[in-house]
Amino acid sequence: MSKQTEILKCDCNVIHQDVVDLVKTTMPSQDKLQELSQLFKVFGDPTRLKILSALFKSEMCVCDMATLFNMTQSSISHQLSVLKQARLVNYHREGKVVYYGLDDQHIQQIFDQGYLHIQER
Amino acid sequence: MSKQTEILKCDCNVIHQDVVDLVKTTMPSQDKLQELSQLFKVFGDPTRLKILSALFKSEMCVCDMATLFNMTQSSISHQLSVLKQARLVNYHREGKVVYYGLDDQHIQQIFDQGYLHIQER
DNA sequence: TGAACATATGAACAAGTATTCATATGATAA
DNA sequence: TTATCATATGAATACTTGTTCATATGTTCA
Repeated sequence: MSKQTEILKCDCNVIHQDVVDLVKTTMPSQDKLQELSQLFKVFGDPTRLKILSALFKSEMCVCDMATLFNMTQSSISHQLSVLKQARLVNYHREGKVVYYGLDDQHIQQIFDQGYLHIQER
Repeated sequence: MSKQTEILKCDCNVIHQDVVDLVKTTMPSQDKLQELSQLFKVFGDPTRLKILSALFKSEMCVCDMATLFNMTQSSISHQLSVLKQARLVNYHREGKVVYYGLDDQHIQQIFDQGYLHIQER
């Protein structure tokens, strides 16, 4: 609790303490910001957007996507695993082929939280 | 136009040509995807979200933000320049102090495009 | 069982990025 | 003009990330 424990990185003087205090009261938690930025980060890659955009139209297997985007199967697969971890896509296997689709439930949840919005599908 | 010019990275066989063709007709352009992912990337960092979140509440100077987030002035300044380039924030100088705020006009534009949505302000 | 094929995955590498440090710029006031 | 202060910025660094290559896994079919 001593002054020593609180090492301020900011080397400048506070200009508006009232503003700082006001804003502090309504700041989202660090966890919330982390979670939210994590989600945005997933959307922050053209390949992943491409995949999501395609899956909005139709379920697809990895091979379909690799062909459509003219990318390696491996690269698509890696990105799908990112999307899988973010629970944006799900999949079901039929023999050798794995079909990916949007995880509608979780995506709906994201929209329900109010951060994203899409016009038509 | 020869076969040689079109080198396919995908080493697997197309499973569903009909699906590929269908999806191809409705894919956003590469430019659009690039632009959109670029925007998401800006939101994909907790510090930048923190700044934006704060500015939603009140205009602030760099020093205020550095204090509030307990970060170096330099780091805040660097991130502000990213937000500036994305036209998410604007600023006006009053003497030595630079005040940052949300670029409401451009943000409104982004919302108008239908990608993002916020509940209250 | 083993060959063939779709997909997954670990390691390596190149490219991108957030922060820090040092310093520059721009403004004020003495 | 010079000192001071708020902010900006370039270089360096540590870290993250997207793709590729090689290979593993899992399934089908002969």
